[in-house]
Amino acid sequence: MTAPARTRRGSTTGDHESLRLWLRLFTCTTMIERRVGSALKREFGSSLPRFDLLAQLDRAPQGLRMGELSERILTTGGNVTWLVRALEAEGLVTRRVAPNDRRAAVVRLTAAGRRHFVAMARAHERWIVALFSSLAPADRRAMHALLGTVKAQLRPSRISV
Amino acid sequence: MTAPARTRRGSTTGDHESLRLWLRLFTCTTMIERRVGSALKREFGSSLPRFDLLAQLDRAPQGLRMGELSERILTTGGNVTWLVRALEAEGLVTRRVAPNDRRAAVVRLTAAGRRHFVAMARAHERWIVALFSSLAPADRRAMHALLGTVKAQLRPSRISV
DNA sequence: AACATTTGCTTGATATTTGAAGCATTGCGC
DNA sequence: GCGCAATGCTTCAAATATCAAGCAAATGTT
Repeated sequence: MTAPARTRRGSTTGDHESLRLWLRLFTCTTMIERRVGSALKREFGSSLPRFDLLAQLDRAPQGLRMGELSERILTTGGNVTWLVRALEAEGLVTRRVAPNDRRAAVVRLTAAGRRHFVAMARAHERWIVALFSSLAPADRRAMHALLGTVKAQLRPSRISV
Repeated sequence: MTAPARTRRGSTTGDHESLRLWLRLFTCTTMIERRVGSALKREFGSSLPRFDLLAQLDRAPQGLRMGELSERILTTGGNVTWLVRALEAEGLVTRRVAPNDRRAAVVRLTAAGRRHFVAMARAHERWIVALFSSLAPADRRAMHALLGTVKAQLRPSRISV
């Protein structure tokens, strides 16, 4: 569209390309999030954050601590406390004090939680496959790889933003 | 990692690839969102939703209606009402009744709003460029194009999720 | 013109998320 | 063991988000 910006230091890289890329990344992700989130609510009375949390627990049969959960689902500790409390009230997870550290709490899926998760996961996979069906398999792999590069750059220490 | 799943209908496409792609897309976007969001707060006392709203108005000197805003920033009407009220209280935007339709409200940037946005936009661009600096320009364009395909699939009528 | 319908927005109740502050427990250096 | 800093969580207030009504103005009937 517009000519590439020329910065003070003379780099002619179209910096706006990064902006445009981010904008599109953000838009696509948000749209998918909303789509999947409202479907989870409609069909299962759940939500994406709940699903994500259960997914982490499903992968970790020994259970996870609050802190591990908050790292993995990219949210704050306070939020995990809140989420776990809600899921506990629904009978989907249990918490107990960690055997070796009385400060820590270990969260696990209950049998009901696992059933609920499995049902959601099936539907979730169908939706995601449909939403990405317009990409050829090779394109999906390519995009996965490119995002890998971006993700590597995002490691805490790499950049100061 | 795992062998490609074979579905009931015999398609051997690794469906999990779509899931993995979505997971990574979501992770990258969320990490960037948090990074940029907290930087906006730290440096400007603002937030990503506010910035996005101002960005839309910056592009539309004639102003935008509430409904247009909510479509563009992908959020609900109620939320836009809330955001605009906050920004109005901060003197960054104005609202007035649309000339031809007394139900509608047109929102515009004030001079202060524009200054504030421009300052943020500069910093924002720097951050984004840094975060995507690990991608070669050609890769950025490739990813932009691939996301374009995904986005096209997301048009309301195209899929039933 | 009277009617119902639709459209554009606001409201209010609730849900979720964040960030900072607080508490208890651990682990370290002495 | 003691004093302290670090760690693991929770709590609280504030910011942000959703959804379902509700209201008023426009539009489309007849």
